[in-house]
Amino acid sequence: MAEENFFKKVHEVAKLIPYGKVTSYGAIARYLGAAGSARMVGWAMNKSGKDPDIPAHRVVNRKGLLTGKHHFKGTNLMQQLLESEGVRVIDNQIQDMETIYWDPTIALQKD
DNA sequence: GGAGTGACTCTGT
DNA sequence: AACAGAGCCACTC
Repeated sequence: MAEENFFKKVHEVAKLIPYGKVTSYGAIARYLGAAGSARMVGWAMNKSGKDPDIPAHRVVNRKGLLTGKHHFKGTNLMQQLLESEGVRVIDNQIQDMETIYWDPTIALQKD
């Protein structure tokens, strides 16, 4: 059966995040119809560790802060990955967050 | 089956 | 405007 778990959907959306772009947990959660489960999104990303295809480093909180960087293998691996994509990150916080912000609700909006 | 946890977000003061 | 507290839902023990 198709695992339509919430956690699975998060992975799909995360994979849809374009290069050099970032989004927030709430944006993904809301896109999935679980706006109140923003925490679950981040938690689902934790499981995404089994799926390297999921750019969890492109997912940050509403403030553009790399809250989940502590969960990465390296200490500042998440920041390095973002910077590697052209994202300006200082002190675990994205600078041009508004510019590189990618909202699935808008980008993946259905017609 | 109940209680606890969590990479968040919003609202109120 | 900044800080504090509650809410939220899905998953694990």
